[in-house]
Amino acid sequence: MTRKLIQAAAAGKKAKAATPNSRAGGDAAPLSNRATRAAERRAAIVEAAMEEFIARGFAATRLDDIAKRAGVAKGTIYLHFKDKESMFEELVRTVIVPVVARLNALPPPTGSVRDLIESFAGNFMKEVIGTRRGDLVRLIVAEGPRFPSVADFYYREVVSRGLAGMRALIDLGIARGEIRQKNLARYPQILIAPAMIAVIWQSLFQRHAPLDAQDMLRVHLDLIFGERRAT
Amino acid sequence: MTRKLIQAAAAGKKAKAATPNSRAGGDAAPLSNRATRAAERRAAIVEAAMEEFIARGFAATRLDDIAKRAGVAKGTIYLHFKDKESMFEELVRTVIVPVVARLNALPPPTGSVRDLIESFAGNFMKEVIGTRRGDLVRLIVAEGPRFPSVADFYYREVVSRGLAGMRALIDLGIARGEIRQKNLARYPQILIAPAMIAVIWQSLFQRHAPLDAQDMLRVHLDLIFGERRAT
DNA sequence: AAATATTGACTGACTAGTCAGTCATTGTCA
DNA sequence: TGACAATGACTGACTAGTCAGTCAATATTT
Repeated sequence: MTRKLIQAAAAGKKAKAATPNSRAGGDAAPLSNRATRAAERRAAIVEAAMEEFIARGFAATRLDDIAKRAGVAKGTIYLHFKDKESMFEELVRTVIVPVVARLNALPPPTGSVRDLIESFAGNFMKEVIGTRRGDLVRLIVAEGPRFPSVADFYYREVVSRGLAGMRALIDLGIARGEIRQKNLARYPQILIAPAMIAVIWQSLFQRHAPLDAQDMLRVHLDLIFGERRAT
Repeated sequence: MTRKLIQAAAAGKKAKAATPNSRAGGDAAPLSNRATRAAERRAAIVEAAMEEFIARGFAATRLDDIAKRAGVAKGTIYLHFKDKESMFEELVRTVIVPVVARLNALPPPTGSVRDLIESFAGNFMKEVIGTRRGDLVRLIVAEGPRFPSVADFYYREVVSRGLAGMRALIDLGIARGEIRQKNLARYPQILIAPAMIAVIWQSLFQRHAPLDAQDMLRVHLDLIFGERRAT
C-alpha cells in the first residue's frame, strides 16, 4: 500500500514533467518515440552525473543523487551504464567528443598568427574558464591517475590534437617571422600553460584573488610575439 | 601470542629509532621515550596517509589502509587526529610547512635575475616535479574545492608568497633591463605556469609523451629574457 | 495482451568512528 | 635498588551507517 501511494506520486510527477517539454530541440512532437525518450533519459543522466562528479569527485558521488537530479530511478541508470566506473568513463567521452568535433571544424587561417591565436584563445577562455567545461578539465586532472582510460582518452582526443594544432600555428608564426623563438615549437605546452593555470586558479583561488584570464593571456602573447603597438 | 610478537617488534623498532633524535629544537632534553614514540607514530601516520591520499584521493582512502601502512591500529589514528577530514587538513599543513620554511630561507640574490630564476626553478623542478611533493600539489588541486580550508591555507602559505617572490624578481629584472615586458609583473603566474603544467603532465601524460621539464623551462625563460647566447 | 521500459525497496559488502581492555613505561616508596 | 602502583598509549572487535548494484513489481508502449 505504501507502494501504491509512492507509485501514484511518481506517476503524477512524471505526467506533470512531461507537459513542460522545454528540451533544447524546439520540435513539438510528442516524443512518444521510444528511442528518442531513451536518448533524452541518457542525456539527463549524463548531465546530472557531470554536475555531481564535478561537485564531489568520483568516489564521493552517490548514484542516488545522480538519479534524483536526473529525475530518474536508480535502476534506470543501469539500463544505460554498466556500473559507476564505466559511467564516469563514458560520461567524459560523451562530453568531450563534441568539443573535439568543434576543434576539428577549423576556422580558415586568415590574418596574422597572433590574431589567430588570440581569437582562438579568447574563445577558449570564454567557453572553458569558469564554466562547466573548465570544471571538467579539473575533474580529469583530479581523477586521471585513478582512471587511466580517461587520461588516455583525454590525451589522445584533446591534448595531442590541441598541441599539434598549436605547434602548426607556431611553425606558421616562425615561418612568417612573427615568432622569434624557434624552440617554442618544441613546447606548445608553453602556449597553453596560462590557460590551464587560469582554469585551476578559477576553481581554487578565485575567491582570494580574482584573475583576469584574458588580460593575462594578452601579456603572455606579448611575450611570444613581442609587445603590441597601439590597438 | 600474536600480540607479543607485535609488541616485541615495536619495541625493537623504537630502540633503533630512538637513537637518531633529530628534533627541530636542538635541546638535548630527554624527550621521554614515550613522547618520542608518540611523535614517531604520528609521523608514520602522516607519511602513510599522504601516500594513500595521493594514490586514491580523499574519499576512496580507507583509514584501515593508512593504519596498516603506518604499522598502527586504527584506533591510534584517532589519538592523533579528530577524524578523517581534519587528518587530511592537518596532513597538508604538516607537509607544506617545512617547504614554506625553506622558501623563506632566501638565497642571497647574486648574479643575473635570469640565473637566479633558472637556478631556483631548476631546484623546484628537481624537488617537486615527479616527486611526492608534486603529487601533493595535484592532490590539492583535486581536493581543494571540497576542502576550502586546505585551498585557503595553500593559497596563503604557498601561492601568495611564491607569487610575491616571483613578482619581486620580475621587478628586479625590469629594473635591471633584463626583462622587457613590464606587464609581466602583473602576472607572475605566467612565470610559474610551465612548472605547474609539468607537475600535472607528469602524473597524467608522462607515459604517453615524456616531457623534459628542465628544457621546457629554459625555452620559456628565453621567451622572457630573450634568447641566450651560447653557453 | 505481449513486449518493453522503469521503478525503488532491498541486500550485502564495506567503512568511519568508538571504547573496554591490555600492557609497557614511568613514578613512588621502602 | 627492587617491588609495586599508576598512567595512558595502543589495540582491534564492534556499532551504526552508507551506498553500489539487483530484481520483482509496476507502468507504458506497441
